[in-house]
Amino acid sequence: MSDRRRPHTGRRRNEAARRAILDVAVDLLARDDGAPVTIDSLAAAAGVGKQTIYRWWPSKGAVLLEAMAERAGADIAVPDTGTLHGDLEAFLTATFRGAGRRLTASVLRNTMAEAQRDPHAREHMRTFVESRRSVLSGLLGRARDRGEIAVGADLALMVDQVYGVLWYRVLVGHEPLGDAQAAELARALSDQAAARLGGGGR
Amino acid sequence: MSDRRRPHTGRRRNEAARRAILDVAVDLLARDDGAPVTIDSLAAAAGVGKQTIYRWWPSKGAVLLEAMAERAGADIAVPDTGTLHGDLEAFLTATFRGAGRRLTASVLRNTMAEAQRDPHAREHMRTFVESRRSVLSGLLGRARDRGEIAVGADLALMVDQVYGVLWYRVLVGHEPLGDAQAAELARALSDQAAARLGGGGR
DNA sequence: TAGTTGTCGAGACCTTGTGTCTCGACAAGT
DNA sequence: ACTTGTCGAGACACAAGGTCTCGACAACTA
Repeated sequence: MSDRRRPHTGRRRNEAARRAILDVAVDLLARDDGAPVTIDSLAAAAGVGKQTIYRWWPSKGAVLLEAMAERAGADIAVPDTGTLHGDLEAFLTATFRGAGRRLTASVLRNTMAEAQRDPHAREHMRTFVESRRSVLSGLLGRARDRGEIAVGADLALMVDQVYGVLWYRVLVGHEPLGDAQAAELARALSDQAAARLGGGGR
Repeated sequence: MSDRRRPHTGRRRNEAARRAILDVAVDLLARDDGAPVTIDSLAAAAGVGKQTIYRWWPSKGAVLLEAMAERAGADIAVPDTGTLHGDLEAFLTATFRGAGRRLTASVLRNTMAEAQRDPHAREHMRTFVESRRSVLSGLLGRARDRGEIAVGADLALMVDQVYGVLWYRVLVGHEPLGDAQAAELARALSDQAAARLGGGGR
């Protein structure tokens, strides 16, 4: 039997096509003209056959989520100012500034909607969200180690107070998302942490 | 000219059909089997022709949003315990308890996704969100009048910390949403308010 | 009571979008 | 040279949103 693992033969995956697909996906998602991103437009804009997309991704949502996750938060540095408030303000400013831009917000809105329908996209979203949360969670953890946050505090909830506000405003669009809001929220969360520390618990 | 406003003639709108459509819409949205609600299934389940739906609503999303908004938050009482923390805990417990139920969460997820695609649904969502926010905003405003929240505090941001956490967890599903989380967030927000009051600003 | 108007359920129909299948061309390996 | 698997292109099947038409009939007017 030649059943043993055969070494790979045949043409390999075209990396240029992969990059073109992911890049074009972000571009199309960023158009906030309301027109949803279709597979046909994606394939056409990337100069690629539809089958090339479905050969490597299980669904449209999976492509969009991978494209989004690759970009979002790529350039958010983890600050180290020495204080909780300083770190929070720096991190939130960079994060809100990124998510608040019209085109980026459009990408986020579209992908979150996609994640509600496509199971593959949903799984990608969970992974992406977890990766972003862990960064902020680490920042808060270090503050707790420095004694700036009570040991019993619910860090996961604090993280969600940040990303909750962000996503909620991105999705509904009832309030802006910029430097002022980042500063205000950073202040609110450090106050919250300080209160729990000093007060003792009520 | 018989150009003057002619009194209405002809058969009137069937109220029973309207109710059946809205009721069935919520039922279908509540199925969290991932299957999206289709117009055909909605019409069939309501025992109604498709045209009857499109005669009264501009799009599928508009129906779904109206059905959701009619239900969500209908039984959330506005508490009056006399303290910010008491009011918050009561309100958040009721709210999180409602949104955290599997079926209700499914409705919220589906409608928020719909609101990202359908402009009519989006408008309904804005209105709905505003109505819910105003209730909580009123609660906070009364606390501020009592001197429990600083005059300069950003009430809108506090409101969004609540609904942000709620929607974020409903949409992503990475953390639960129940009494414990409501209590923790109520505590966090009252601490936040108290810190701003006493501390003065840092 | 007779006539008019507009809604009703039902379903054919058009359009758009997802995902599959097939084709000939060709690139990377043996 | 030969095999294998990817490539772009496009036909295809299928599902869903929304429009149009039909005969039935209910509510109103005269």
